[in-house]
Amino acid sequence: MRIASWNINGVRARLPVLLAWLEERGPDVALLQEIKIPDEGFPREEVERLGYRVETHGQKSFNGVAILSRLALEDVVRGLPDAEGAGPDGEDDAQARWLEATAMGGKGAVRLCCLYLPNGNPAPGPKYAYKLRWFDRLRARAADLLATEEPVVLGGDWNVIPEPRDARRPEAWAGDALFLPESRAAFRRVEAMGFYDAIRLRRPFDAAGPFTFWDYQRGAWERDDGIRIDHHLLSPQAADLLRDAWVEREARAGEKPSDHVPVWAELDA
DNA sequence: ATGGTTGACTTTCAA
Repeated sequence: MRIASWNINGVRARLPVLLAWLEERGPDVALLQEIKIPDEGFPREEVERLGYRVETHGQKSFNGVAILSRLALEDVVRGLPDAEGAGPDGEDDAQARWLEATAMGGKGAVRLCCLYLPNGNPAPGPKYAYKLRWFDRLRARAADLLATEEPVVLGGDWNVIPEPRDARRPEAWAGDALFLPESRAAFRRVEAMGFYDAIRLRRPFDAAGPFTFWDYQRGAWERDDGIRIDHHLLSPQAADLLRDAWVEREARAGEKPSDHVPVWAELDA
């Protein structure tokens, strides 16, 4: 099962690029973030025409996640299933950032969680507090999934630069919500639970990169001034099945690219 | 220090 995760920065703006990518690369499953559209606006028919099932958890203008799959999907859950999501202020429910489904592979099922973690800037402030609180909620859900002892993939835009080697210029990110010590610690806590960063399983000793995001500004791509913030975190049972993990860097060089590129994990499932 | 770019959607926010 080849699983790609990609922050497409707007499905409407990216539709020609997305459709061409699905045809050429043909992932079994695509976890998409920042679709920036309500469920009813998603270009479902164009994607289904290419042989993909479509599950979305969208909202108007911002955020929004989707799972596209050539494999059967079961047990779809929209939003983090927890108490705060149903809280009185409704704030957390209003942001569409989490979508789960089980993909039925030829050799076995994989629980897929497509996530778009809050950016958190400016930090400190209410947006950063929301990021850390959302991390707490993610960990609570991840603990329940871990207890199932099934293969689980937490894939998406984590908005965390885990280590200095995950940025071309780590010093430039020192005060940023993506690289603050609390953000990195929250990410490590998910790893400490027993989830494995797929890229680091395959490339444990790389001194720099691979990067998954280059800002549109300041010629970041031309200077390869990137960061790695899109990750597949694998439960132990998913890690046992890992065949390969890589970053599709060349997607940043095409016409009208997203500022993120797809990250891939191939499981023997 | 500033500014630079893109998307959604209108005058401005989010990233």
